[in-house]
Amino acid sequence: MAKTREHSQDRDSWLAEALEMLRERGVDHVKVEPLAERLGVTKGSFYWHFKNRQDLLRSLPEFWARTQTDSVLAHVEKTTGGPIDKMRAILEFLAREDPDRYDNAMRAWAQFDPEVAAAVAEIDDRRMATARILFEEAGLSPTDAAFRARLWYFYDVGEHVTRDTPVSVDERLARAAHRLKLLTADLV
Amino acid sequence: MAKTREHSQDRDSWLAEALEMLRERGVDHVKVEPLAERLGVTKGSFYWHFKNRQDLLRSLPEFWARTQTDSVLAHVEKTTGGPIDKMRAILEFLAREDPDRYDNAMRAWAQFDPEVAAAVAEIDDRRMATARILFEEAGLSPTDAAFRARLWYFYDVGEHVTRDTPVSVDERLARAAHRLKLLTADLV
DNA sequence: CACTAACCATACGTGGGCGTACGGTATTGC
DNA sequence: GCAATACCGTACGCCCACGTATGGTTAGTG
Repeated sequence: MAKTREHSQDRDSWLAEALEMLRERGVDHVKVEPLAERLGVTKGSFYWHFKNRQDLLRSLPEFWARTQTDSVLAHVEKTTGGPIDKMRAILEFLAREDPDRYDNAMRAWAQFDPEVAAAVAEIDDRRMATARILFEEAGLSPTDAAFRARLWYFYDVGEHVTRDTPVSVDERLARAAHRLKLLTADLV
Repeated sequence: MAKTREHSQDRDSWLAEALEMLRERGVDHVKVEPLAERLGVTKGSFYWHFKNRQDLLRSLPEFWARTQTDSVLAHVEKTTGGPIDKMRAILEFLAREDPDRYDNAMRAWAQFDPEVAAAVAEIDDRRMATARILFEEAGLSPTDAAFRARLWYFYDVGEHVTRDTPVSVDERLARAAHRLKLLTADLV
């Protein structure tokens, strides 16, 4: 059986290692030689798969979106019930998830690179859009739903971005319940 | 007149330039030789005022807190009225302020340095504490006030950290009013 | 069995940034 | 007026990482 891999797997393994390095130490530490050492190969491999370091960095946001985005959004699709039920499902999913994701690293990077900022902003918009739709389904006007979605989503961002000490799952679940109650108190 | 400067002004000018560089390009770009070029001096000056690069970096959070913290908190002190009036005062102050502060850069840095994370967390705690006290004064229980303060503050963080395209002052003021109304609707 | 393509190793030149050694100047205390 | 101190310039050696050149190895193909 001939393996017809259009996208080489090894290119992705470089990207995955780069994303990991990005999370651990930031953009300016995703350098090709340290990465090569981690992967147990040499630079020769890298410069086969990539034109140069810039090529790697410019491919990272797409890789991040491709591998990290669909988890939550796909989870919303297959939950049943009304909008508030779906919100609860999202919150509980996020509360149980590993909080140490790549979002923070991407935001940190986006601070200093407009292209990355655009990529992250697109993800933010997509996530807020789903929240906005749910609030509209729950009866809010488009304007109110849009703002409520911002308040909803920014809490997530704040939780992640200000976290220096880890928090237990139970605590996160309690906060999620509190948040849901407060943000949907006036809705059906 | 003998100038008895306990803290040399030139050390602060290095720190200020470092903070500026931190905001523009991130930690890994605050390097002594580029900084020296910006200041119009040479490394000789730097290694007089600082032991090494680490010394500079470890002094930065304190400098940031010293020069950036007291603006808002001092502003709250001298506003009169009830707790909700004070909240409104804070929101309008922040809405009018230059949104391009150093907070984002510090958060980005804090991602990869525990000491910096601790410094930023302390500032976060101080800001949330003032909000918590105001909510308590407005009649909430300690627990509810604490969570409400989180929701309050995280909106700020989200606004700053997700901003890639600038927003007008009027828009920010409108959002501030909306936020105040939503977060104090059930209070006196 | 030769030929090719995919993939990786090795070796090299280059540049930027760190830290040190040391020398120069200017201001201030005695 | 002289010496000490504060402050800055210059020059050097070092390391790390980039990118290139080139050669080696393996798997598939005719």
